[in-house]
Amino acid sequence: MNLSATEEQLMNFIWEKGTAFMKDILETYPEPKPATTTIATLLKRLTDKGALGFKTYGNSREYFPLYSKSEYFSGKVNHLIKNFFNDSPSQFASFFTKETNLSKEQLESLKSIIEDQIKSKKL
Amino acid sequence: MNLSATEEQLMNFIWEKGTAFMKDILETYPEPKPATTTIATLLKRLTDKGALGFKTYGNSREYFPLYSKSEYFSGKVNHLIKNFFNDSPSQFASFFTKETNLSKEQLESLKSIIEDQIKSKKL
DNA sequence: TTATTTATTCTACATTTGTAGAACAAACTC
DNA sequence: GAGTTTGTTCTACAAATGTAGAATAAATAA
Repeated sequence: MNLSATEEQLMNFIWEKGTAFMKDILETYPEPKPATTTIATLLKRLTDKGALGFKTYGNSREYFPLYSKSEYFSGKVNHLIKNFFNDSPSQFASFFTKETNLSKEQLESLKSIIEDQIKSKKL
Repeated sequence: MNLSATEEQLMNFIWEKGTAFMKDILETYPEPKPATTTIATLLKRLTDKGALGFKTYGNSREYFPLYSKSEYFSGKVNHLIKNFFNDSPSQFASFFTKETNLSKEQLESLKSIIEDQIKSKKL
């Protein structure tokens, strides 16, 4: 469940797209594109560590995630809060809203998301 | 400005404490404690990469951070949002409030933090 | 059906990360 | 002042990471 920086980037593309072939992946990289074998290595490592599965079609494979982006980032954010924000989600939230320089509109929309969450807790 | 996992942990201690000597650092690690030289290596690497400074006292040094915890995590969170949450802080916030399982009280307190931020934007 | 393209595996190698021994010097203990 | 402790530098080494060549096999284009 732990990904390196380049693996994370590759996973993100597959998470967004749902499934992907080598071909699709290569397309997303800007020039100078990495060697095909570089991507192949990453895909193999991700498969070995249980992050990706695949379905074979002829000489190529359709890769798909074995866990979701939410599951992954949930772990990451929780780790962050636990280890660096005193195990306090509110402390983190407060830090976050200050540091990300949200516009008034974004803050308003965030406020209503939170109001919804509060409502759903009441049920 | 980029720290590895163990470096991050060490920095966090120094951020919390303000400044620290080797001695203080070693104390924080649970048994089995790492070798002194292990910590020394980390301190040297952090010094080399501009994360720590120090003041010499006899044979030892008082280390201090050259940038704050906020600065560091601000970078991290912004990177996270930019690369994995579609450059949308609200998207991230929404994800965050759902995934961290905040209590009603925490949500209420978060709401008031946001209301304060909204107010301060109005000025 | 032969040449070309595409995807995969295997091997390789430099860099970064995690961990620590050897050697040494300053400081503290008797 | 000799022995022990503490902190540093230098060296080392395994594992993880980023990157890719060589070889090969399947698919495709001419």
